[in-house]
Amino acid sequence: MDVQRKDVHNSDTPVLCQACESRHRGVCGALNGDQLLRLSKHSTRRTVEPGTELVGESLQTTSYSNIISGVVKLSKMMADGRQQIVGLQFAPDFLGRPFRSENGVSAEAATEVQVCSFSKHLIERMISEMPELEHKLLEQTLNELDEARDWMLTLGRKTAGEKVASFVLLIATHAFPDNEKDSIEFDLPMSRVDIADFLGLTMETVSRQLTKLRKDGVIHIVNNRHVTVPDISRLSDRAGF
Amino acid sequence: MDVQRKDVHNSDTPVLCQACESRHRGVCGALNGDQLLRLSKHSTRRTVEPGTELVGESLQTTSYSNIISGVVKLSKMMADGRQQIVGLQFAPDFLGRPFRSENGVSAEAATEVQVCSFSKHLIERMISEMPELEHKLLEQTLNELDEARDWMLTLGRKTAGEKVASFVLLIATHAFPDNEKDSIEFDLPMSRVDIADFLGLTMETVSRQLTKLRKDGVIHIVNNRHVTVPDISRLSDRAGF
DNA sequence: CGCTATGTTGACATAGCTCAAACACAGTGG
DNA sequence: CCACTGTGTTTGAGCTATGTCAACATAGCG
Repeated sequence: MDVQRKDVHNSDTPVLCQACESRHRGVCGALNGDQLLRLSKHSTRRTVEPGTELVGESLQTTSYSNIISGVVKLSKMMADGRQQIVGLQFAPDFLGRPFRSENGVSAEAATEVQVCSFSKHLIERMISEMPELEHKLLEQTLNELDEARDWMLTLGRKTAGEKVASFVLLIATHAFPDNEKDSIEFDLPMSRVDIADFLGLTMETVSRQLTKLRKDGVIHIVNNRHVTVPDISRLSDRAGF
Repeated sequence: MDVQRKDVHNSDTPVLCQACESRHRGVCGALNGDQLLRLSKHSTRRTVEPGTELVGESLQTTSYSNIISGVVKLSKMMADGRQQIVGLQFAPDFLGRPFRSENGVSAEAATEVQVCSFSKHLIERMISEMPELEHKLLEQTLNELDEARDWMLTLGRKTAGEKVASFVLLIATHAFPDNEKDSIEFDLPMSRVDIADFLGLTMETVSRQLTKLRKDGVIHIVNNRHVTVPDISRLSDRAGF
């Protein structure tokens, strides 16, 4: 567990939070120095390997987390093993289903992930005391809902080619939210199987569509995971926009 | 526009709200008599025909609504006309995307719908003043997110047969949330084309799967729209649970 | 009672799935 | 240093669920 310290003045930012993205863009942005301190006293920061389960589908959870870095995949599974990834979360997203013990999805680290976790109780009390915190949470939830609905269009109505292009585009824009250049370079945060589970396809179809994008010069596949996109707008066209 | 009246005592429930489901289960449940009165002074209630567009996909909206009765479908469309219904809303759901002028989906009455609308400004001010209201909104948004993710599993991983069964089950459980009996009877709130757009299928496939369910005795189709389900658990099995 | 909407059914086409084999590469031990 | 194994990925050859297109049936409505 991390050590917390505070400065001479009571209300300064705890060291743990100083370099944290959530401090500004995440839910913690709603907190002042004292509140941050209170929360950080009961926070633990940890780094987990890809594949680590952070939240179980029907498991009771007693803690929530902020994602500090890395990518978390949220997925659902059917009794016979069919799986669907229903969302990806990036820093500085809040992880967990407030006001309900079961969350209905399981959360697994897709890449190496750093999280900052705190007790469910504490957060829920702070939420009830601090409207700004609840407001931040509502904003994030609304954004996730928008994203979920965008993805429903992808799942229900796009072709395999459009789906794969949409996925690459999603990662590209999330990796570099405010990219100015046309060209861009990044790592795909997950395996072909995961991509298939996100797109409602099979691994083989994903692979074929990726090589199609490569052969058509829309992307370069450097190293299975590593990809460059010379012209985002061409990719965007392929995604069905 | 409806007439507002108040009783002798200032803080009684406005007549407009007295018989309203949202008063209790919806967002208005967070309001006391005075607050309700303030809101209801700027509310209008109206009934619209099936097919009426309530919110445009990229249209700026200046009002929010509560659904009093009926079913509203939320949909997205691609440039070439492909359409996906991304959610259904029932009474007493809140309709509209807070904190953003564009909402990214269009909302259309599936059945005859009664809504109670109020100005965006007023609601947003009331939200900022009243944490309970925001809390209600957060709870509804979280529920919608859960439902959206359930549906993503349906869209991405279920077969046509399972999709259609899932849809019938969804309507059955929403029409009678606390049904005790095995058997149940109701109207489908939308056409085959709409069902197809909700399930990511074609009209023809929906039709075929419905007749399959009928021939297998899982449902009875009385009148195209009107359906009876003799044994919910059999339907549930077909939906992939 | 006929007209138009909407829904059903059939015959055929095809996108994406399945199964199987080859490949690529990183790590491991000899 | 090189074979050996394991994991992930690509590619190929059929197969099947679902889409497409077109004819027909039915329901609702003037």
